[in-house]
Amino acid sequence: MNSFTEENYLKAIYKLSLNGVQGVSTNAIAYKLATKPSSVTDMIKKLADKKLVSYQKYQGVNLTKKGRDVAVSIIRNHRLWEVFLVEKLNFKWDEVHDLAEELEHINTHKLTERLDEFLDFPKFDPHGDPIPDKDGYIVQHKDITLSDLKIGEKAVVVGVKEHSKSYLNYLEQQHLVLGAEIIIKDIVEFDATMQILVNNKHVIISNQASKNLIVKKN
Amino acid sequence: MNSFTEENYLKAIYKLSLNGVQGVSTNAIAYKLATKPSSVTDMIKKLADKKLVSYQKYQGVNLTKKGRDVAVSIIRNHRLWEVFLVEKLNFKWDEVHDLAEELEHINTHKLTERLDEFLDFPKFDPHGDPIPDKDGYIVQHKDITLSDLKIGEKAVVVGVKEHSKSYLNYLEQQHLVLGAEIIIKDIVEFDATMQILVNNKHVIISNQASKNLIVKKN
DNA sequence: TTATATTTTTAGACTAGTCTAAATTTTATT
DNA sequence: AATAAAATTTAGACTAGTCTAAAAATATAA
Ligand SMILES: [Mn+2]
Ligand SMILES: [Mn+2]
Ligand SMILES: [Mn+2]
Ligand SMILES: [Mn+2]
Repeated sequence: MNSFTEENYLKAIYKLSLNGVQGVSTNAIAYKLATKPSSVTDMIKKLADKKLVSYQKYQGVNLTKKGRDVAVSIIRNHRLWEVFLVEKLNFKWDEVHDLAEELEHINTHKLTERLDEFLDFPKFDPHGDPIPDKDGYIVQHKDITLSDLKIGEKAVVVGVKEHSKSYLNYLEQQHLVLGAEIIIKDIVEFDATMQILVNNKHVIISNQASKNLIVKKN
Repeated sequence: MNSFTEENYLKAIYKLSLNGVQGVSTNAIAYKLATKPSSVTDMIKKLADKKLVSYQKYQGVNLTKKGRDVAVSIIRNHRLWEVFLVEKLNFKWDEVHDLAEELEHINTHKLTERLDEFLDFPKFDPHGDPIPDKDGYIVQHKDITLSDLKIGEKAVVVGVKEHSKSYLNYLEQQHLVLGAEIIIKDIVEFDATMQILVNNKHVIISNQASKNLIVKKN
């Protein structure tokens, strides 16, 4: 089968492909995995040998069907475990990512499907990210962020684009959890800082923060 | 921290120490881990450098306090995950060991304690093996096996000494699950084959099988 | 108690994954 | 189109863990 390392490369390539990029660059992968471009080149060659990616020197890399299937299945595991940790073991949404990074590699079909069933087939993880179904089908978020809204508009929080502990923790303190209802009261022209109502409470939020919060208009 | 490999060596040494052996041999470890004695020697040196074992050339190896703590905590994880898989995800007792071998290495204090709580602090795993408490305290089974019993004696199944899929599967077919009540009806003198009543059903069981079944007399 | 068998260790080689430094290719800029 | 800059690949080295074959130490037996 595939090593943890190979799986992490496939996942990284998958995520980098989502921005519609054709041919994921060596540097981008290296940055995402906090490794060096030369290491990435070595690994790409191995993945190409295993028919998990297609690759021509200097031209970037693309997942094959086989490679995409592996990546999506890892992501499915990751997000199901995050649901488990939050729903069943009472972890907070800013605590689960690192654990899920390890659990995701226990990639056994039966375990995944039993877990899915135990959790009652959740559609989204604790950060609002969609969980691929068992056939690998996955709905991608439309990325409307809080920063796209105008004064007077209303919306609901449905996800985050940034998953760092500090960001998630900050959001929770501002009551900006999944499902929170928002009304835009004012926007500072200079730096796009927003004054909003979150479940009827006044909150001030920077552009840095608002552009990473995914919302659904209503 | 420690690698998966190091943890597996510590666990193997721990288990081999349980038979009261003073100084676990290189060959025994190699056999248990299905590796070569020369590999074991290399690893022992590394574990000794990390103060996880004490070791003198040719004299066998012993766990230090530190090494024992790691081993017991891995075993605690392993057994808690086995309980989870059986109790919550409806796996059978012959299906969980290999998955637990992987899950046990996600050795994060908070996860272990939350899982323990979620499972309502179980004392034994699905094979009757005792689960160490959070301070590493562990009760060892007294090894009274079915094969120790005489005609007419009564007992209850409390565990197994052999964990192979085929053995566990066979036991289940003979209704010899944890808690099953046994009465010894007859013993063949030649090969110690037993004729027993299991929850009032007649069962014939070989010595090979009966000497791996841990029971409590009553 | 010397010879033989067994166990354990050492020496040297191999794979996976990583790194630095240097070479090559592609892209951007004059 | 020539040159500079950036991205990518190659070359060679390193670590963790493993192996085979040979040497050394210990245990067993004549
Ligand atoms: Mn995550
Ligand atoms: Mn998530
Ligand atoms: Mn087990
Ligand atoms: Mn068990």
